[in-house]
Amino acid sequence: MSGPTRSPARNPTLADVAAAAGVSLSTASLAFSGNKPVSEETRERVLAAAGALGYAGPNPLARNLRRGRSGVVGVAVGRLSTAFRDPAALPMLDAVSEVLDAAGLGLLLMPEGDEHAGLPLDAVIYDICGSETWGAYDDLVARGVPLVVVEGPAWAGATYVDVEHRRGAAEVARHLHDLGHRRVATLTLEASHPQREREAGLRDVYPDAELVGPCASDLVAAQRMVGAWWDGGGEASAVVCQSDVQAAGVVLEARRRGLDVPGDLSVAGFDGVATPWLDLELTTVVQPLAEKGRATARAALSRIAGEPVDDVLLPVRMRVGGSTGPASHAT
Amino acid sequence: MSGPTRSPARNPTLADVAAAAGVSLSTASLAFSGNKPVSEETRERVLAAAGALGYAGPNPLARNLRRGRSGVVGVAVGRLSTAFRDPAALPMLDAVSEVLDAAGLGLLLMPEGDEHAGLPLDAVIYDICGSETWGAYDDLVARGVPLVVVEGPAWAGATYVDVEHRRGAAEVARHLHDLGHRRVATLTLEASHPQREREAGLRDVYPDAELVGPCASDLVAAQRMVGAWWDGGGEASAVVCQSDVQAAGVVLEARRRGLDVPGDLSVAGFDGVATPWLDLELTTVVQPLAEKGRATARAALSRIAGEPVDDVLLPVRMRVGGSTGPASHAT
DNA sequence: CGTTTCGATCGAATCGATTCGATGCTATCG
DNA sequence: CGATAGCATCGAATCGATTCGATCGAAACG
Repeated sequence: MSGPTRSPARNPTLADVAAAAGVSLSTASLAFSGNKPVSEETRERVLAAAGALGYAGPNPLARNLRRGRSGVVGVAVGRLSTAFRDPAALPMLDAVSEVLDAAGLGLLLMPEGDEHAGLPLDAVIYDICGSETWGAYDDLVARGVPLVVVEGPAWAGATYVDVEHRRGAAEVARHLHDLGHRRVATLTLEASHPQREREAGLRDVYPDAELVGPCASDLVAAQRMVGAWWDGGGEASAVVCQSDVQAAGVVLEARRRGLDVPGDLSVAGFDGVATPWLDLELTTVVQPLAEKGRATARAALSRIAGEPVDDVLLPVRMRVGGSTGPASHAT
Repeated sequence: MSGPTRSPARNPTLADVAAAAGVSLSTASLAFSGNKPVSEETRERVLAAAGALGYAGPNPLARNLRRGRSGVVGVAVGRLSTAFRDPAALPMLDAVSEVLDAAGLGLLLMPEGDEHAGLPLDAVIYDICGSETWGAYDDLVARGVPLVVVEGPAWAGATYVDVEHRRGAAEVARHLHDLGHRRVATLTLEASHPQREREAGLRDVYPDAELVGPCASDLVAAQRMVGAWWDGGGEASAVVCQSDVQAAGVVLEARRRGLDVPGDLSVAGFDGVATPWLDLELTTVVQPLAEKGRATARAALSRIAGEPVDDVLLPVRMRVGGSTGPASHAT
């Protein structure tokens, strides 16, 4: 026995395996990757040696450096608890994850605030509708990391996935107008691209729609906001919200005040998510959430592959539920 | 001008920057990392050269190979839409993310099913209470990737973070017993470590507690399950649930059938999450969700650092809300 | 029987940094 | 004034693979 060249503490490398199997480093690599034919006998010898040495396969870090890819796509969301509290975010992210998985890519969550510089990302998906500035943007551009923006601000070099916010909002507005509503108020989101588009859609029909106020897509926040508005003398026969969660909050607050929905008040939402704890199906604009996620992930994949990618605009569909009805003459 | 050595298409490397700045590769590296002192003048020359060449800083892939770290921690959750629909999951994951971010680590979501082999992970957090087998486990062990298991199955080599399920469940049971309840039924989760523990706690007080059935932590599923049980002649003065979402489902279904909570029926939950759409505060077992997340992330960090790590057992606290009351004589 | 082809294997270059040890140089000390 | 630090810089080794081009022997070809 000659003295061992390798410290036994160190993890075995492909070179160790190759040596143990009596083949060259390149052949051992081929035996694992299968990128070129290797005789059956050699492959078995290599795998046997690997097993004996406790070698678990090629080191991903080294592979990544060689390939120039990390196999990871970053997804910028807001603060996690905020981002995922919105039930509309889940089906979307779920679909993203599904498509990425199928392509063998991982999904890295990038909470707001952290710049995440120093992590090797093959592409980044920006899905924070709220914020329109982003510290990491310049760095990504400098590094040439493909960026896919979902319903977001216009940034140079990014691919866009968007939804027909304006058409959807206008359709709901028209529906309310057809029901005779003349005095309409709207609960908005923070200033953002979707908000601007939706408000434009609403004002296509109701140029004078009153503003209840900007509000997170949160049940309690919406309740408070509309409550305060009513307390302040606000009046409307219909309230148009920018999410179903907001709409549910308005319904709950209306009932708390003895108003019947839709008898005394019509309420419309946005997104088309399930609200099983509400005994009412909301009138809303149904977004193709899963398709949005898929389109987003596919765009990222194409950009990674270096293919040209078109921006995507997804259609919406109004769903008339039980939360809107004819305007009563009283209001 | 001598012919360029480098193809202009290629991204600049640190070597290019060093050459342009007229310093050695190692000095250029030091100028960026600051791991050793570099004269102010040299640093500026290097940074200027980097700017001129459009060099965005050291390639993370190369850095990672050198350090032997990827800077990414995997978090195994179930299917995303399922995992995050449970409101108890969010504060936990949020805290994990916060601690990892502070340490400069990224968080990679590992949905069930995908083995995610080939991704370089510095550690993995396993937070799927439902499933007790995991295809990726052997591979992680073989690679020596630290594993932190949250309320999960016992696996060799893993660090555990758990919660006093049994004590919490027993405390709720005792509370109900004190209120005079003698006929208690329980809605369970799928077979899992927390479920077994909690059921043991319940049976410490009510050995004969009746089983409504196993059920996902989902409002509608719980409603259906308990509804079917009542339809089948099930009777109880109190229903103990394994999550607040389940409990809310039971409350809703009870009311739908004209039962008053807590007048006719007491309902207890678990987790201690907010249910703002319920006009009732649930009696429940409050878990320190954020602390659970922090402890989990800290354990992962310590394991990555190679430090010895103790398992963690987190305390719970019963919160008596308006969903439980004295047993009525009728039932 | 000489030559071309093909499959298996190998050696060496490469991916893009970090870091150890050595070197030269200028202050500090006795 | 000579020895000793101490700082800035550099060259070379290293992390652990993948892959291009070359080599070699055997089979297929004219």
